[in-house]
Amino acid sequence: MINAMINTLSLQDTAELIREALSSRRFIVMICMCEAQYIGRARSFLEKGERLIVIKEDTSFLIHRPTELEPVNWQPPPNHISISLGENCVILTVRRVRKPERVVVKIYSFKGFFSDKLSDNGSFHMHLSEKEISEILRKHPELIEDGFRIVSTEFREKAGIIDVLGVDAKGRRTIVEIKKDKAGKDAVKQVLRYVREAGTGVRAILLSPNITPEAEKMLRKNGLEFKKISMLELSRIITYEEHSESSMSRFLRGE
Amino acid sequence: MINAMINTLSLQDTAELIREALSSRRFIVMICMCEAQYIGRARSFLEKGERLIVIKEDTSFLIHRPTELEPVNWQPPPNHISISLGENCVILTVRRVRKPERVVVKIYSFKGFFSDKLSDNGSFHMHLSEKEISEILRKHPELIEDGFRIVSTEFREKAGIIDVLGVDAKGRRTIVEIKKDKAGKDAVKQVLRYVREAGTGVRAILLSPNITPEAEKMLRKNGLEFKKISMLELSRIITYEEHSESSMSRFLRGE
DNA sequence: CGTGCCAGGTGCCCT
DNA sequence: AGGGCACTTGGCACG
Repeated sequence: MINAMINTLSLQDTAELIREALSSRRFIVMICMCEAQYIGRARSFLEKGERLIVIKEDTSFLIHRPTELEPVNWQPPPNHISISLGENCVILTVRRVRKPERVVVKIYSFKGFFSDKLSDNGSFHMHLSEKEISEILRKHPELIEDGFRIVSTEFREKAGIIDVLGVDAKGRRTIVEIKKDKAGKDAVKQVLRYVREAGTGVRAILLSPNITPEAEKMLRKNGLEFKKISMLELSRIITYEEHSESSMSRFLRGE
Repeated sequence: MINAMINTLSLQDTAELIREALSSRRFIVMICMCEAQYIGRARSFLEKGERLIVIKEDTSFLIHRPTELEPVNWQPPPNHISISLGENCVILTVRRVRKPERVVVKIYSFKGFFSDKLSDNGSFHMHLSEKEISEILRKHPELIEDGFRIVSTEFREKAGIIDVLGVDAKGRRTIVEIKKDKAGKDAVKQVLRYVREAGTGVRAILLSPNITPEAEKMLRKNGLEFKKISMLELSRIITYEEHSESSMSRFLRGE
């Protein structure tokens, strides 16, 4: 599993170790001196240095430098990964299956090596994504406006996909666009596209926790409306409706 | 550095080990049973399971599951990271400095632990980015068209930033937009914005290795032009002009 | 800080 | 495959 002595192995044995980990689809972590080349949509070359290399159980591939959030090289799965021997190094070739892209890595020495099957059955829940917000609004249309009635969500129009389509208390057709972050000019443009296609007599509301000044100006100029929604309030609704004892609420209580 | 025996340590000692690695700004890799919660622009909760946790020297933070390219949780640097003790677990709290976001991780046991300073001075070179293409064109305007003369690149207009502004052989003002991948409708829209702002009598050329049928239709309808450029050809020009013996060319020759 | 735009963006869903 | 769009998008440059 963990092999701190990997540098005492011959290149052949090291290659065999990696090959075996790959064939049994284990999760592989290597901290090593390496150099890497990418050829695909663009080209890149990374000179020698110490990095973290990760090969996941589904062949996802990542090279991380000692700083910066983003990987310096990567390959989305599925990949075909092969091992060979070079001059004083093990050569890792990672080819994407669905696209003509490859990363070739030369590994010269190791500072750390790990390979094992990881058991991860825990589920992941994301809250307050735009999709979830629109689901909440579907259940609670009064949060948009009193007397609001939702006709459809994710409605496919030529101009794009309208988040929420409904009728207000006075019977006017209304388009609602949700933005979970601060709405910018692009959000307003998006709404404008829908309104122009929908024709006259259609209301449009941009629903978001905040809006930039420029975006609000553009919005007013075009007769659109803005309504602030509190994400905190929405999250309370979620919590309230989660009657079942979730592991999240246990976590929050510190159990 | 590598500690395969971390599970024999007490929680207090484990916490101290991590705390020390953090304070000396080492690169930390943990393969561990954990559960994680994110609160910020959205909220998420990740139930117990085995994952890879990475803390980089600049406090970049990542949690990776055994499959999928993208991390399940992350925090871009800079972060403030603190350690405390919970029930049967070590609690890691990662707070972003510039935004109100945090990830809280409860770690229950370890399968692997690594912490060390990594030495990575190798430089990284990316070729054929849009910027680099525009630089090549600046040196070789004949690749756009015979007799083409470039006036400016990255020109800031109200409608946006024009990649290349120039004059063709017949003296007409011409806008050139570069797309390094297949050009879609959005690329055409971008060019249209520039042309409409520039007024009449202005040519516009979309330069890209390929174009989608829909985008080409829209382009023709609006009197714009499309010119195919071969990325391979451009890459040959780069290679030719790199007279200095780069580590990339050595790599390519297999040395 | 907002605005624009690129990225080897990735991922998801739909036609 | 192509379109449309969200993403805790991240990242950069500029006013």
